[in-house]
Amino acid sequence: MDVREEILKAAARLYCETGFRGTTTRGIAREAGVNEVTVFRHFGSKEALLREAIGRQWGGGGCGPLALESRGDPLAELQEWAKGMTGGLRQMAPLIRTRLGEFEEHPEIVPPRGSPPAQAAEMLTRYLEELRSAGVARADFDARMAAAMLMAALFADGIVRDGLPDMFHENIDSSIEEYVRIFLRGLGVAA
Amino acid sequence: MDVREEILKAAARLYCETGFRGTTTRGIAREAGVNEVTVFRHFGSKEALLREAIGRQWGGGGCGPLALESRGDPLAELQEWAKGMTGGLRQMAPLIRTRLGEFEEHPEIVPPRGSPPAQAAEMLTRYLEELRSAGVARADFDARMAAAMLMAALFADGIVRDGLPDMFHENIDSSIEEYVRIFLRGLGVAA
DNA sequence: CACAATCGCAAGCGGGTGCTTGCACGGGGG
DNA sequence: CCCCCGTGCAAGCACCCGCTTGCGATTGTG
Repeated sequence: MDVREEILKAAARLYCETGFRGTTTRGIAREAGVNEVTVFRHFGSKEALLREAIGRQWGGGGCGPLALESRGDPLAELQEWAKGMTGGLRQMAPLIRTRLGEFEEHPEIVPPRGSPPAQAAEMLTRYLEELRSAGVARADFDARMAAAMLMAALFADGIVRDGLPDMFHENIDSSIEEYVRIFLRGLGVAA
Repeated sequence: MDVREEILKAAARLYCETGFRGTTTRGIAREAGVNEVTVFRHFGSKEALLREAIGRQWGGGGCGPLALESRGDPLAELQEWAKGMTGGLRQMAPLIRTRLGEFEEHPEIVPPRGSPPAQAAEMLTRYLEELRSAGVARADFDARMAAAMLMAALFADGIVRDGLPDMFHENIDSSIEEYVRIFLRGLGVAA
């Protein structure tokens, strides 16, 4: 495979495990099966390499196939959507956790706008507004706040669960279903 | 003030900003206004120092005064409780974010059991069970999952908000109130 | 006063870090 | 055939890391 690609993959992998400081150009080279000099010849500096390696799979690993369109059963379709979302989050959890601990120190690595969770929250907001204008949900809630609430719950479950296991029920799918059930009831959607 | 205390405070401060690898014994000494040798004379090693410095304020900064007892208005008292919880979380946010990014690499720094969020979730679980047995809430929800949901929403809002600002409504208190309102409605508590 | 404890200062040790330089090798295209 | 481009290899530079040692100054206590 392409040498450049191999270096990028190794860099992203190591960054998830050990963060910016812990990721070594020597380590990246070893992991990619490449001489350290080659790394610098391709990317110039460690920072430029990590910016490209992380930026690409920060934008790419989002909620691509997660469409959200009313098909009659809000509970079922939102539960399915939430499970997909949580699955995607859990897949990116190590990267997100590491980024979360370093975004103050290295804000330049990733574009702050339009991150996948924010896009998903926006999509969810529109969906909730559709539910409301269709008369399925009650009228007196803030769609953006409500969307943020469900997103926050899914986000924390997907990201924090590994670190605080005694806070969550061990069955992930059941938990997600219950979250969505409570959430939709809270918006006045009959269950 | 006590030299030992000054070193511990400096170590905790630096750890929040730069993590385990980024925190330097030279930096701690400079920040504490102390010679680097003194740091080692007091704590022996960097790891022992950080373990003590972080362990203490990991257990200490929790939800101490946050009692939760039914006084008639579940919405108001749970909103107040949630605001206090979020405030405490936001105060510890840098530490929590850093810990979250490193708990796989340095699990020894902090006792994994009985963390403040887990204690709060337990307290909330009991409160919800009281609401249910008092007939205020409906009967068909899992109290532990429900508690985890609200805790997760508060947790993510308090911890992630700074890193994903476009996902949340800018008014924190209004957001928390709306979260709790939706949540209690979801449990069948009349609002 | 004598003693012990605590601290600062200067220096250093072995090792790791990002990054550079010089040179040799191999294979593909003119 | 030759040349050039991408790569490997060995070495090194200046710096930072955790941690240690030796010694002198200060301070409080018997």
